Amino acid sequence: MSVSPPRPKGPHLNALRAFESAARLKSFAAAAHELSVTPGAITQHIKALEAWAESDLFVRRTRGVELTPLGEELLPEFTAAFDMLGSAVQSLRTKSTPNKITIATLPSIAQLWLSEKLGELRRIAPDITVSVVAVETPPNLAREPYDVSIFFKNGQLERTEAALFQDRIFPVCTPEIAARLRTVSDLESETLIHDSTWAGDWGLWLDHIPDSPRKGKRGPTHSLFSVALEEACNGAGVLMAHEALVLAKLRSGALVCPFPEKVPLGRNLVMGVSSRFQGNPARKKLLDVMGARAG
Amino acid sequence: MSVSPPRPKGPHLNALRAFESAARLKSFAAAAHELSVTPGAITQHIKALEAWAESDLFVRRTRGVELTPLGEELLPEFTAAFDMLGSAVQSLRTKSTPNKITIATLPSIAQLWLSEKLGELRRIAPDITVSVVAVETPPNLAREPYDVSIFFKNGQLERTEAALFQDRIFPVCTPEIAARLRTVSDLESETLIHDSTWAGDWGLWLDHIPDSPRKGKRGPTHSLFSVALEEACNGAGVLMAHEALVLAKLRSGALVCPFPEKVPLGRNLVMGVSSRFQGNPARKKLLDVMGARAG
DNA sequence: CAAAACAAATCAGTATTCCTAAAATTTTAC
DNA sequence: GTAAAATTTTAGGAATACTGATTTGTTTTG
Repeated sequence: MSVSPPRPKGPHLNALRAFESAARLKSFAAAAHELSVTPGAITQHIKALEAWAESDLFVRRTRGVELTPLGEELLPEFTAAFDMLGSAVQSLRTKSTPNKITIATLPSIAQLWLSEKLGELRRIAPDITVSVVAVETPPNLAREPYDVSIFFKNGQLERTEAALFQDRIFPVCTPEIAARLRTVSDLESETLIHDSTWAGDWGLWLDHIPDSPRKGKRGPTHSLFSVALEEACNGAGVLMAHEALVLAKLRSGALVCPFPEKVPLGRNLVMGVSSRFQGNPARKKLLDVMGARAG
Repeated sequence: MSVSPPRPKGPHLNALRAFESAARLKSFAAAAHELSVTPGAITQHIKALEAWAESDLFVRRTRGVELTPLGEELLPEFTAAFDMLGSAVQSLRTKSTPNKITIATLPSIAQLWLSEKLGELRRIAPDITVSVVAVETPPNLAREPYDVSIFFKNGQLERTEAALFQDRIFPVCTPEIAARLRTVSDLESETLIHDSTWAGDWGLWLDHIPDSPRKGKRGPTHSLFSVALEEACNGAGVLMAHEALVLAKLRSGALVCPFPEKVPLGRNLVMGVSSRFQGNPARKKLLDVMGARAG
């Protein structure tokens, strides 16, 4: 009934994005991570949106949030819309800079596996510019501005994914240390180097060895695998390695495998390719260089 | 090749919206109007987006802008995405406050035609809250947070539109003035009241009258039709009126038509209903009250 | 049962983004 | 050659978005 409250504006786009992310992930914290902001920022966006709509979209529970029926009902529409928007942005990127490829991967993979492949790629396709972004978690390629992601993944591959390398773990050390390792039990008296990203790896490997020594976390833990690797090369102890990441060191002889047992973790190093990148002429070259086995 | 420029962010959502709007309307100025900002703001968003993409999206011509092939190619994707987003927002609004209706219309229509109907609606459906927003141009119901728009429109009606009233114009004045008007030529000695929104109305009407006096813009021009109408009621002169807007005054006898000629402008007062509002239970009541003839 | 861990809310302060206003630029129209 | 139309360019200011620290209420754990 009231006349002329000047042009009621819609809700802010960022608030809508925050809602979509939080609703899809069922968590403000996860949404915060996805959008690279703090959880407080998400809270505020959602609060603003709820105020605008004059309705609650989430039920706040202690162990996180839950969607209200209203929120539940709206989520698919918003997800579809932002998927489409993300795809449009990817399209913009691919079409405006077709020779530029951005790869998201773990820091360790970037340094220890990818850099070598990139040299190859540069030889084969010098016109392609590759940027590597080191991130801790696999990005959503439909939303974030990357063309390719390379992460370890178990389970079924999507149509846009290709397996690059089976993930197997085994101990590695310098030849000097290897010389005094006859049986697995000898590890009890050695320093075991750990990586915080794959904290359980020693346990997993030992589980596969009969008569294995009791698992105890002796030895240092590094947050960067490349540092742990460097330490191992310096003779600081025995490192539980992922095959893909130590190929170069084994080849050069800097490290050796003291035991023959290689434990497959049932997952692969997987390369995901943005759907927007499917038509890109550089795609095949990239797949070839990476040695993709499918996709 | 460079490692770790921390998480490249996508372009800002507002910039994308500015691009979509400007590209669709082929004009920065029009986009600025649609988004209720200044043209400078649009320029900046587009510039930022072009910088992000490292490509031009528009060719700047003197007489406005033109899309580059790249921009042309991308527009449909962005339009589809923002349509979907707009629709999701409408959905949020309708579902969270189903008894709240926001109507966008011209100030004059709001005051002179709508207010009466709203009284009726309040009697029939007291649970419905109606907000009226007076705007100068018809909103895009797929994007802006309105449920209903009421504007004059010529041409074909969409499926979501309904004609309410034929737009006819004719002079009106107080009975006192009418008494001294025998023929149309007598208007030459009268003050003609104009409305800036419909500046050509006197000309249009006179064109339909044989032997009409030469068109000359004698008399005051008001920017609000309601003011012009008030002036006419006060005996300030003869006003060229739109039928829908003077019904009440004619009924009360405050004004009369000195001449029988009513000129139809070939357009209607049209009510547009947001597609999101289609399932709303209040919709039918609203259509009934407004006296919709189709849709 | 207390302590630690979680997940989100709150709030003040700050950074960034967004926008405006006014003047400048550029080319077309009369 | 002056005016008009459309966009650009600034600088500065307003609005928005985000952070960091703290708080709350609960759940899990020791």
